[in-house]
Amino acid sequence: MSCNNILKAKGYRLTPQRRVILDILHHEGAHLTADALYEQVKDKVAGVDRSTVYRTLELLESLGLVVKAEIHGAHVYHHSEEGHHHHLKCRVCGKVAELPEESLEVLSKTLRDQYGFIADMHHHVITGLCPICSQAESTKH
Amino acid sequence: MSCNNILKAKGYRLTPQRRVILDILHHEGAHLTADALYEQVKDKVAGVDRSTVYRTLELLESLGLVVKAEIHGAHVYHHSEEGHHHHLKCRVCGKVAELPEESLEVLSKTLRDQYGFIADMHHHVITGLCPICSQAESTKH
DNA sequence: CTGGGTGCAAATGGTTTGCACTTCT
DNA sequence: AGAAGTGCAAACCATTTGCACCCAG
Repeated sequence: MSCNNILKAKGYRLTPQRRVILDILHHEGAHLTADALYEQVKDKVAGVDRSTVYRTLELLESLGLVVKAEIHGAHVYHHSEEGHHHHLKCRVCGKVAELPEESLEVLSKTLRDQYGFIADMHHHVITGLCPICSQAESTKH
Repeated sequence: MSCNNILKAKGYRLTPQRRVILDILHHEGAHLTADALYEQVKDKVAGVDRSTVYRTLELLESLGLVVKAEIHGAHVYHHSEEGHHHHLKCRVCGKVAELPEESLEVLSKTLRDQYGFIADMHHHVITGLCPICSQAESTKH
């Protein structure tokens, strides 16, 4: 079922603003900040307001159609149908590498078995040192 | 070496404000928000300003004496000598359980071996469903 | 036609900054 | 003495909210 239909099914209206926001989130592979999204929406719908973008994101998130995460200290959003994945963010150079979902499956199982905790294994951000920077770091002294 | 000495060694001054802030972070086991910390500092140093608290936290964090993390969408700080641990945060009831550092060691090793990535395995927050809520969730329908 | 959704403008809350004054060292 | 640190007030920035109008169903 498309997002549009999900919205309708739950009794929400499908306004031009929402259509455009969903559309952008669909086609934009990257993780957008609310502001970046607003900038794009502005070009397609004259006169949109930031508050509409925020309100829509909040709605979509509550419906599980959009995932909110934090990268670089900023909030980013992306469509939830994208393959789930995680990030390895380098504390030094700031580069972000992707990590397939499976990598955390062992952990997920451990938490479930030992603690009865069902972890949301979506879109984790793990900070640390990337290969390049860790090498630089260790040869420094 | 005590925090006080670390500050001095790096050429920073040891003011009453800083002394009190360090003291509170030392004795307070919990994770404090900047505001909660400010409230406590206020009682011991008349006329402190929030900005001083923020500036001090920034300094201490940059020296690695204090760790900043995000829980419940709020920024929290704690003294970095506390045993490293992680959190399991329930998305439904909001309760936070602690998780010993070792639990993530397998993951840490995997990342190092497969990606050459040295993860900062300090103070992670994993969101999901706690045993109680996950049970409630599954019996709901 | 009617209530959900929007734009607007103003408020919010947490954090940062410029500046003159104070205080460690 | 002199730079580092502070308090104060104002600025900031992302996000939220109240309200009157508007349009999707």
